[in-house]
Amino acid sequence: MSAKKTSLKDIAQKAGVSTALVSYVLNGKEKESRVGQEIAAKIKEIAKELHYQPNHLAKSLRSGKTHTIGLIIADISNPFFANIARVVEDEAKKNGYTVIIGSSDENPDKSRDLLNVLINRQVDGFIIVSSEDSAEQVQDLKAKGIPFVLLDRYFPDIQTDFVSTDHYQAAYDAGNHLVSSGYKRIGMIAYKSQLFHMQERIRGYQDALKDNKIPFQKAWLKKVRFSYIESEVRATIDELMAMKPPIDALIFATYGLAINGLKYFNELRLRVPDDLAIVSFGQAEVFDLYYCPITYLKQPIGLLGQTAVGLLVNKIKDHQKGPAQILMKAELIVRASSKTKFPE
Amino acid sequence: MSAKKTSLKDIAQKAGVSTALVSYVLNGKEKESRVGQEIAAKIKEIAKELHYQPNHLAKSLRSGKTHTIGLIIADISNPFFANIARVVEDEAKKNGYTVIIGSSDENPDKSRDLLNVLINRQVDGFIIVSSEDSAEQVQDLKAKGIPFVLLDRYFPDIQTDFVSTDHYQAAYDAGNHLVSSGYKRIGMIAYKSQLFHMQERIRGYQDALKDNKIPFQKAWLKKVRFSYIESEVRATIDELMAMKPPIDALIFATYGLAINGLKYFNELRLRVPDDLAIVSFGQAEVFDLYYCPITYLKQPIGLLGQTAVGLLVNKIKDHQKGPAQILMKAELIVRASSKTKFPE
DNA sequence: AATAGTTGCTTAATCGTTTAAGCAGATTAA
DNA sequence: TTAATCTGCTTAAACGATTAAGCAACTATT
Repeated sequence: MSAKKTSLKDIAQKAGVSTALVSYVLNGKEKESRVGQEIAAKIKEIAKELHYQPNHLAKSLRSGKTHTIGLIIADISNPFFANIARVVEDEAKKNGYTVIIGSSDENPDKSRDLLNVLINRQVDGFIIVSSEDSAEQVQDLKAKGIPFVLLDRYFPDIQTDFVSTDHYQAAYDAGNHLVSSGYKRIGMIAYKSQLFHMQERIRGYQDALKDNKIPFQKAWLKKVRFSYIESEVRATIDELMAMKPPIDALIFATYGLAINGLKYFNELRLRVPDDLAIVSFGQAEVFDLYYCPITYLKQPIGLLGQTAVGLLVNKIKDHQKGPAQILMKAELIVRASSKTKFPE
Repeated sequence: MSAKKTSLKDIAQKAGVSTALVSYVLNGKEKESRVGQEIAAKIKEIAKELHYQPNHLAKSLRSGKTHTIGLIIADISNPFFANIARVVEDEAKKNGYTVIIGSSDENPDKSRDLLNVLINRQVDGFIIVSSEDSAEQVQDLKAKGIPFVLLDRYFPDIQTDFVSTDHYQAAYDAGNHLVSSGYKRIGMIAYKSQLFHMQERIRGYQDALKDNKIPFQKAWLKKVRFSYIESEVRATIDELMAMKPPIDALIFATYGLAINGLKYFNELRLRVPDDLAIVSFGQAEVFDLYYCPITYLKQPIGLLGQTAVGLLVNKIKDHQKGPAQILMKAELIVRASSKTKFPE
């Protein structure tokens, strides 16, 4: 059976000293606490011999720090977020933190729930990919003085730390690229959402058209609801292709939209890029494997995650510091799905 | 700033009683502990008023239970495992447990590391998707008396609880299906691995051929190393197609292998299923989106995860109970990639 | 009236750490 | 010589909960 865990007391007893001394030595405070060299060495040896592992619970209870980070992501089945999770976990570990991941599934109730559970578990701070209608939750965290960093999505009206892609610029680049590749009637399918990053993607797309002297047509921009993604993506594609003339290029504002759209293209036997050029946000194996590889916006996942952890750890360690707000550039990876159009 | 958390003491003070009484009331032990009705009501009210939330650390330190489960998966970037993680998380929450996820990335060192970190964090038990060379770690857990359940992969030589797909049967079904669809020269690309589930997949494939009176050819079975997956998948496909005659159908033993294989097919301009029929393990959007939807083995992810959590929670709660060993059936989802072969 | 039993509460130990404070004895300074 | 300082250790409180044990003050029993 499990040989009972060794505690400070066990070591203290075996060494014939008090637990205080053992604690000092094992925390490297020998100097400040004026511990004798001999006994220090002895303590260390005994600790090793007994395979001493400190009890995190006790430590945390005493110190108020758990060395645990709560990561709340919007949707773990999205590979972008799954990869974010992996990066955050790795980086946190390097900094001596453990991560507890929760997926809010784009649902504010679930998100609040998770937040509460994790606050209750005394996490030292949060990294959050916010979901719809969660601005209030962010305000709450702020009010409670709990350290957190927003990742990928942020609220322009709330002063917070955040690390995000420049969604506006990314969408602008996408639109611009399609125009320079000869496309003239460029649509976008986005989510119906108040979230700022979505607004920015839409704005970037519109500005790209404008700056290229292509008058934006309202019917080119479609917004679908997250919960009805499958049916609504189909319906909007039908609409976009039924226009006279139909669009000749389409930007998907997220990975999920692209998946549903591409599936429907296959059903319709629409050919990419001849019938319709494509650029998409998100990144995944799918984009490589599609019969016509998809041009996409590559977000700097590794850097995003690492920076967020770095920021958070700093915030946890010394409370001062003004808010850090970091925008990173997405890289447009050009593939066959947006190849230069053969003049009509 | 953060209104200091309320503790039992605060409530006790405000109610003018001892913390013991408060504890009894708030844990529903009013009856056993003979607490007066009036004071009980008062305590409850004050607790609500002060938004009392018990401190998990203190509770855990005292009770030795953290209500936390460690989930160690082999590779979080694999959507199969990502989904497992989601299911486990949800189910655990329903049972009042929090999950800490770690990805071992198929690396035994990382796996041991994770195990240690989480043991140290006093998780109550583990759900583990074992990686290569981790049998010893499983033995250790057993020896230490820490409750755990193996998920999806298990060791036939070690008596443990596990919940797994019947990998043998799944592979057998795949092979059988290809034969009945008219394919005669059926290859398999698998991992070079000691892990039992991989052995079983290989055995199932071989037995399917045998039972259908197709003599198995050694050159049809290729094993690649996880760390060199990209180059080795390409090399083995070259070999398989260079045979005289080449194979006419191929089973991918995992999702990762399929991704790499399909990518290479695109490069080679091999057509599925005309040049080569495909069945794959794993499941993902990719299989829907490929120009020719891929026949795959659908593992009962939800049930696997839920059962594992259920088993573990039971084990944690009452230590006795003999090992539960559960095998579930994968469903073969037939798509165009394995459609009946036009007679040669 | 004496005893036993019940009711309603408190006390204090405990889980495993950390750390301020204090106490001898040795050394140095004046 | 006496005080001040240094050295090496111990004591004990604290973090926030749980819970066995005990103590009054009643009520019921004989």
